[in-house]
Amino acid sequence: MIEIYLLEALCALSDYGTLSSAAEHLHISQPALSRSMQKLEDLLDASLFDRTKNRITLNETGKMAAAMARRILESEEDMITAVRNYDSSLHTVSAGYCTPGPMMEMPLHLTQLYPKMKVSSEMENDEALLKGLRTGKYGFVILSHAYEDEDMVCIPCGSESLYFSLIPAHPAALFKDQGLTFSQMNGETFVMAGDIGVWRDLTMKMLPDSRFVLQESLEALSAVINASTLPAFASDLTIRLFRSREDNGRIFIRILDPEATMHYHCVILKKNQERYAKWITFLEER
Amino acid sequence: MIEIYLLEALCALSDYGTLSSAAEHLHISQPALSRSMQKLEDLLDASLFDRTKNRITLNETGKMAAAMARRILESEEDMITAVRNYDSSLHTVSAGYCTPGPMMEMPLHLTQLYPKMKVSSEMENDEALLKGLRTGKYGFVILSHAYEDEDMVCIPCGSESLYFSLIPAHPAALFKDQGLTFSQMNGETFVMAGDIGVWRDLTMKMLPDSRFVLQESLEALSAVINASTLPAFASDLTIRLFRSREDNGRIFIRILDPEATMHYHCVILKKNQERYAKWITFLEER
DNA sequence: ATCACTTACGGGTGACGTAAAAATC
DNA sequence: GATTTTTACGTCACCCGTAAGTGAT
Repeated sequence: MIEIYLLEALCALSDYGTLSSAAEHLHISQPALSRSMQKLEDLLDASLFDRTKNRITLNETGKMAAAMARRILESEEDMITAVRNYDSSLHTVSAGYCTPGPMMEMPLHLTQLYPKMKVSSEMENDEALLKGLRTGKYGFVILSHAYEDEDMVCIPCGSESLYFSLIPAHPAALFKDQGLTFSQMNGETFVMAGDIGVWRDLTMKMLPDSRFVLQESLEALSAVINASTLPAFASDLTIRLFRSREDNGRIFIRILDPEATMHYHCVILKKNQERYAKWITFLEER
Repeated sequence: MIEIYLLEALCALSDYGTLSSAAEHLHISQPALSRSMQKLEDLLDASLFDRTKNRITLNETGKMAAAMARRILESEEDMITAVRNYDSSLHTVSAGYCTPGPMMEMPLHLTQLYPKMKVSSEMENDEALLKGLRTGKYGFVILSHAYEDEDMVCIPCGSESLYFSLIPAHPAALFKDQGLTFSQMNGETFVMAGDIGVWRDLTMKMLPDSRFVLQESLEALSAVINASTLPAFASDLTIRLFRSREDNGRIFIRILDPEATMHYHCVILKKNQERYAKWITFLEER
């Protein structure tokens, strides 16, 4: 059989046009590549190139071979990632999240439910989450909406409601018991975490005239917020998880718009239902 | 990337169950295969096997990997044959035939139309002919019936009519001018060539009570026929091509059944129409 | 003169086979 | 004791890089 490195070399030549350039990109010497192409022709027992003394170009056969070689290389890449994902899925519960809230809360339960497995968490956009779910990168994903598909199960798994976090001196702090709407705060400048998943789109849309001071590090965020007088955000989830640490003077005012409540859904491939039975039960019972 | 020989080794192990047996079939030593499997696991960074001290079996990951590896190997096989076929199609006019008649006649014209190309001819059954046409093994095929397909063109290219070849003393020789039907000769024993393509099915069907003495070598056939008193077969085509050689006493009597006339069709992939333009014109004009 | 490809030559990686050990049946 | 796998070790194939040669721009 013909080894993969020869197919890679052929594809590189097809991509870069000359032996020298292709060899450079392959990190091998140019004579080595020249020999590889000769060897490939020899093994295939076919002429793949039009050769002049100082130029080599793919002929029709060569173009076809390169196209087929590329598909083979892609198949192998796919195989490698599939095998790696599958293997790691046996040792780790890997989840993808659309927001930080569930990503902070759920791993606590997962480590209890699956004490021998590693737990890995990642935040990504919808598209990447669903792709990762299909390729086996994620065991399940948490979306901010229901997702119906014949290969998947979709389980509602709680909600998260956004709050404004204000210093008591802020005028809007008077609304503590009534709640506020986005429009009432539109135009204010907020301190905000850099990576808050789909919350980002929501706040941008509902507070079109506001400015947002982004803080990349979640660890530093609460310190930054406490050191500032600017309004910020919290949620019932973060308030519950971090109350003791954050509760130094700020007041939390519920946002009344229905958009401010995110309804999470856990999506799992049906073929993995068995494996996550405990988790599914946990979500359904709580 | 992971080289092909490792995937082949994995598939062999999957096929034969033990390292020893797989190594034997791969024509390598068993320790070599053991090392290859360790290397594969290392490269994939995944566990593929359940190992006991003297037994190695594929685990779930390994089974999946083997299945995907097998598909990759098939892809590469496909690529190799496709490239070889394509390359040889540039140097040879390769045709597949359903009967010997056109296979004897057409190469004469092909060598004249394509003086610089090799001409290769093969007789096969319908299924193999169409498969070979699609995979590029054949540039065109000659079928005994029309074949309509969106990827192909189908050109009628003459007919061939079967004759009985009899010694003058045979009672049926009286029908020289009228012709005979299959049923009139049913039950006779015939001398026949071993490989006559679809004629075989036809004669078996139309002469269900006859016996056939098969002669494998076409070269020896006419000698055998002439040395025998048994009836045999000829066709307008073979009579025309070999009249001088065969015409020693035997008389040829046309078979009247419509089934005894084969209407040939030349089938070519549309994408190859250009390449066989001369041939197509030739067939249409004669 | 520079660039691009091929041929020639020597070197090192790594895949192989043989041998031996360990463990199971 | 026979079979199967793994480890150890020496060998050889083969792929690589450097250097040199040829022809084209």
